[in-house]
Amino acid sequence: MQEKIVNSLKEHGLKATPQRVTILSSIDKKGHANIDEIFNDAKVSHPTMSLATVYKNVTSLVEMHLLKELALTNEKSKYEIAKSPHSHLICKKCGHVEDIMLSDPLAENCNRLANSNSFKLEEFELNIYGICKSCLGE
Amino acid sequence: MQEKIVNSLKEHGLKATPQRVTILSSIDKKGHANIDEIFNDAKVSHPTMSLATVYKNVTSLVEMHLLKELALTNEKSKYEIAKSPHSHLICKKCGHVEDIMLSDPLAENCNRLANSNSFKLEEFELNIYGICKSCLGE
DNA sequence: GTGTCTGCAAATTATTTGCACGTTG
DNA sequence: CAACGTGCAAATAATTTGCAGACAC
Repeated sequence: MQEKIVNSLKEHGLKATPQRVTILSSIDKKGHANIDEIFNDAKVSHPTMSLATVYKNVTSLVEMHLLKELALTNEKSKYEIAKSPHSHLICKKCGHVEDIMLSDPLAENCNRLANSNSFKLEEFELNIYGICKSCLGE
Repeated sequence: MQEKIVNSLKEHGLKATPQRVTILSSIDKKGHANIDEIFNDAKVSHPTMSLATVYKNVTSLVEMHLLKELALTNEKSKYEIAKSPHSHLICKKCGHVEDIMLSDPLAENCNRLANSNSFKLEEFELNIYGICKSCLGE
């Protein structure tokens, strides 16, 4: 698993330092995390990690398309491992973010929307805000 | 026009101060603006306006649902006058944000996505990133 | 008149930077 | 060993707060 991360870093032209591996595996485990969550998580396995290192690395990992930023209403951006397009269910109560697959018709719809406005679509994001299953159950 | 803004403020239980009217009409004219843009714009007609006042007011206007925050990837949040649901074309080159109507099938699609995940949808946002018409023409 | 709002300055929080040293490839 | 990355401390930027005076209603 670490192996995979190390390879991924190298493929993207970044050195595989323990700090980077820690950051990536933390995000991978959590699914989505903001800077503070990454930092606190990383400190457990790597106590000397500095916050500046987290900032610098998250920035370069985003630039190298290994991470993706998820800008959120009312809270700090979260980061996720870059993977195939999907959409998000964001719980307004607990803040949990859940990935969901989006349907082809929906993607098609977005393409049409962009086209009919002479806009060159590069990517789109669909974020659904509300209350998650587990918060509903309480 | 100012009249409308004044009424809107009062209806939402906020005092209609000149600062607030200025902030709202600036956003209304621009369509979408971030804190700095609002501040710089407001200073023209109201030179003594302080940045803290902009922050405080934008916060309360969002709380009172008169404004809506638009969280963006890679740039500061922009604010828009709250109005019926719509989606956004966001230009990665010039930063311009354009509102577009979303189709019923698309909204229906989102409802279904949420339902099938036992998620209580409150609202959703569809942001399309790419290059706008005018930047394409250059 | 009174409670809310403003402007200012100071406090806090968030992010970036410079640099000496350590590590990866 | 060369380039790149780290940790620390200091610098900047962004946002919030406290408070005294001003204004809306």
